[in-house]
Amino acid sequence: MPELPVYNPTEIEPKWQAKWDKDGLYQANIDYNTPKFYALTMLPYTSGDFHIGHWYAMTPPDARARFKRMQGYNVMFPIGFDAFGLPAENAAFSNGIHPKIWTYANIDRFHRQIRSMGAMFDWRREMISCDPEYYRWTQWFFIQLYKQGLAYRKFAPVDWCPKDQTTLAREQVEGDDRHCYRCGTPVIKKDLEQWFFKITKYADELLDYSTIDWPDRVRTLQTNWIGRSEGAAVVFHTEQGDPIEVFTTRPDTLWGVTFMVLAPEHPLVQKITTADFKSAVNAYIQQAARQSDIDREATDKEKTGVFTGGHAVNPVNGEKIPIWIADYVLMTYGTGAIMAVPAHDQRDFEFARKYGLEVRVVIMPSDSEPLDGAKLIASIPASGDMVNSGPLTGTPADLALNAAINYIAEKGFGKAAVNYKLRDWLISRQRYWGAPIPMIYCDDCGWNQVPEDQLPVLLPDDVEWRSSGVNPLTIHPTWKYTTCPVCDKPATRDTDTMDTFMCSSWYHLRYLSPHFDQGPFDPKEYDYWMPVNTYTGGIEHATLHLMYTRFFHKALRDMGITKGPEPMIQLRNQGMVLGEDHEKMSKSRGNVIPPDDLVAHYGADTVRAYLMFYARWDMGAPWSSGGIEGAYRWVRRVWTLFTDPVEKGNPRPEALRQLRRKLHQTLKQVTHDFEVFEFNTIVSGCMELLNEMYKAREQGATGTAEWNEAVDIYLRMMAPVTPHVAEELWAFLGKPYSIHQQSWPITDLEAAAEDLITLIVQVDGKLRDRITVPVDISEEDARRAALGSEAIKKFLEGAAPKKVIVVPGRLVNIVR
RNA sequence: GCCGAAGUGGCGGAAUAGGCAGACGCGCACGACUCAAAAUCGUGUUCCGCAAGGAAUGAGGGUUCGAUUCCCUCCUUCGGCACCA
Repeated sequence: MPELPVYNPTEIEPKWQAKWDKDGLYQANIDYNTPKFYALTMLPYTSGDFHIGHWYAMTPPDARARFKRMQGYNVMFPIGFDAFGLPAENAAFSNGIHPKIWTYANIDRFHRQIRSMGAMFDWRREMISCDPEYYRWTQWFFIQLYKQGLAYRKFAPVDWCPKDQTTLAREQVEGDDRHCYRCGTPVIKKDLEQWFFKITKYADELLDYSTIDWPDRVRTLQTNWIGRSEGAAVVFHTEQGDPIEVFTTRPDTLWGVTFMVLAPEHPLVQKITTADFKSAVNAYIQQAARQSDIDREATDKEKTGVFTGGHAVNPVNGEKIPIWIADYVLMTYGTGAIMAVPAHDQRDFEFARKYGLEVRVVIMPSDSEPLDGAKLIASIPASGDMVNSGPLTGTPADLALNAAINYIAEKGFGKAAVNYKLRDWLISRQRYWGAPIPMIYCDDCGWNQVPEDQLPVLLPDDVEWRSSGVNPLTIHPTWKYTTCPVCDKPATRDTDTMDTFMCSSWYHLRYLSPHFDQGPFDPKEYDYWMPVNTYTGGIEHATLHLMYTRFFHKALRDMGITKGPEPMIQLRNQGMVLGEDHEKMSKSRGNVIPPDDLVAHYGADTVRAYLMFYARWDMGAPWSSGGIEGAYRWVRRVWTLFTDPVEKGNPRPEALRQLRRKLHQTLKQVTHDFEVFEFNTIVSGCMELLNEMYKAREQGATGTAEWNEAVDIYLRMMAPVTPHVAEELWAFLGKPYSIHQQSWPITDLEAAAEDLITLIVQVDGKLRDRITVPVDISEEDARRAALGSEAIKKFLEGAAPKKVIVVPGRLVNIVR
C-alpha cells in the first residue's frame, strides 16, 4: 500500500511561493477588458519588529483580494513601507547605526517575513517612502501646495515634544496629559514659525461622507475632531472704538451679556487695560504663560481671571460691560474673546459668581417659574422663549436663534458664522530622518521653493549626532548653504523635514507607477486603477492619516492632479490582536507573539486561517495558543480527507443530495461573508462542511460526481484563506495549475434548498415540539400538524387555543 | 462632562427585515486505538433538576403571539474628545 503524503507546510509553502513569484502570478497590469479592483492595506512602518498584528492587518484582506480575483476582477494588491520617522533616528542615536542602514535592514527582514505570508502582493509596485525616488515627489507635492497657497508659514504657539525635540500637529497630541503620540512625553507650548497645510479650507467638505462607505466610528471621530459649530459672529466695540469680534452659538442670549472675557494672549489686552489694573493684568498674563496646557485646560480647575479696567459696549442695547481676561478663554478657538452670558453658560456662571458679576436671565424655559438671576445656583442650559431682550422679547424658543441672527445682521453688527475645532496641519519637524522641506530662505527674497528640476533635495548621509539631540541638519557644515533661486545670492535651506504623515498621504498613488519619473504617478495608471476600492487598516489613524489623506486628495483634485471626490471608497478597520494576558502586546510585558515562530511550527496557512477564524476581524481579541491548534487540526483534516485514496462506494441518493445541499449552502454563505468581511464564519462554515463530508464518506460518497464536485468547490473556497495547501491539494488531485487562476464557483440555489424543514411548535412563545415537514407545507397543514402533536395536546389540556400564529416554513405558535 | 462602540457558556465567538439561543472552534470529561504517550477517531459538555420540567443573552421596564435582535431607564468595560464659547 503506497504511503499517503504527509502534510508538511514548511516544505510546500516556500515551494509554491517561489513558483508563484517566478510565474508572476500576482502581477497586476492594466487590462481594459477586465473590471479593476484596487485593494489597499495600510503600509507598515519599518520599526524593529514585525508583529502578529501585521499578519492580522494583511492576511484577511489578502484572502479577500484573492476572492475578488477569483470572482473575475483584475485585482491590484500592493505593498510598501513607511520608512521615515523618529524611531529610526532614535535607534541611530542609541546604537550608533545610521537611520538609513537601520531602516533598510528592517525592510530586508520585513520582506522575508511578509513573503512568508503567501500574500498576493505585487512586489514590482513596492514603494519605500525614504527612497529619493519617492520623496522627490513628496517634496514636489509640498511645492504644489505652496504654489496654491495651501502651504504657509506662521508664527504661533505650537505643541513641542521635549523628548523627541520636535513640533507636532494637533492630531499627534493625545490624552488628558496632552502627550506625544510617539513617545508619550507630555508636550509643551513653544512659540515658533512653522509650515502649515490649510486643511481647514476643506473642513466642510471633509464632513461630507456621502460618496464613501466608511465605518460610522471613523466618520464620527472625524466629525467630532473637525468640530463644526454654527452660530453668529458679533462685533462689540471697546470704549476707545476698537472692535472685538466674538463667536457665539447662542446669539439669542445677547441681551444677557453682562461682561466680556479675552484670552490673556489677546492682542487688545494691553490697549484696553487701564493704568490702575496694569500690574495685576501683567502678573496674570505671566502666570498663564508659565502654566502648562494641562493645568490651563483642566476642566475641573476653578476659574481665575482679572479685570482690565476697560469696558465694551453691547451692540444690542448699548450697555457698558466690563472686560476681563481669563485663561478659560482660549486664543486658539474662535476669536480668543467671548461674550459672557452667565445665566445661560455654566463657565460664565461660575466666573460671575466668583467675581460678583451680574447674572441676567434672558431665556425662560416654558415650564419654569419666573427666574431671578441673582438667586440661580447654576446656569440654565435649556432653550426657551426670549425675555428681557428688547425688541425680541417674547420670541418663542424655536424661532429665537434665527430671529437673533436676522436682527444683528439687519443692524449690521454681526452675522451668521461657523466655527471649527480643526486647526491647520503643522507639518514642520525639527528632525533629520524625513523628507527635507524644499524651501530656501533668502534675506532679500524671503522664502522660495526649490526649482522643481532640482528635486529631490537629498538628505545628506554624513551627519553628526550630538547628545543634545539637536537636528543634525542644522549643524551640518555645508548642507543648508545654497543660493537663492530668485536672486542667486547666498541663502539657506529649511533644515526642517516633513511630518511622515505627509509621506503616507499619497503612497497609494505611487503604487500606480513606483518608478515613473515624469510625475508622482502615471496618469494612465491612475485612470485605470483609482479610486481605491477597499482600504483596510487600523482605526487608530481615524483623525490622523485617514483625515490627512482625504484632505490631500481634495487639494490635489482642485489642482487637477487627482480626480473624483475621495481617494478611498470603502474602508474597513481590523481590531487588535492582544496578548494572551488580554493586554496590548509589548516587549516590556513579554506577551508578544512572534509570527515567525508560528509559521515555523504550523505553517502560514494555519496562521492565516486561525487569524481569520478566532475573532470578529473588526473587533480583534486576545491571542490563544491553544486555539490555533483547532485551525491546524482543520487544515490537517482537510489534507487527510483529500489525500485519502478514493474508493467508489454505494451511497444512498439522499446522502448525496444532503452533501450537495450542504456544499451549496456553505458556498452561498462563504461568498456572502467574503463580501462583507466576516472572515470568522468563512472558516467555521468550511469546518462544518468538512464535518459533513466526513459523514458522507462514511456513507460511501467518495468517488461519486457529487463528491468530486464537493472536493473541487471546497478547494476553491479555501484557496483565498490557505493558498498553499489549496494549491498543493489541487495539484495532488491532478487539476490544472493554478488554483489561484480558477474562477469562484457559482452557487446552485436549487441544490442548496431544503426539502424538509423542522417546524417549530411553540405554546405561548415557548418551544414545545419539533415536527419534520415538507418545506412547502401549507399554512393549514402546518396548523393541523402542530395541533395534532402529542406534546402540544398535553400542554393544551383539551382547551381550544385562543389564537394560532403560523409563520410559513418556520414555526407555529399556539396562544392559550 | 460630551460623543462613540461593546456586554451571550469555563474561553473565542454564532444566530438579528423579531421566530429552535449557544453553530464552529478551544478547553474539559468519558471512551476507542496503544505496552504507553503523542496523533487520530467517537460520545458528552449553558445552569438547576434523578426526571418531568424550570431558568438563562449585563440589570430593570415596555412593545409583541413571540425580543440576544426594536424602544425607554440604568450598570459595566473599552475607545475618542474635553473650559471649543
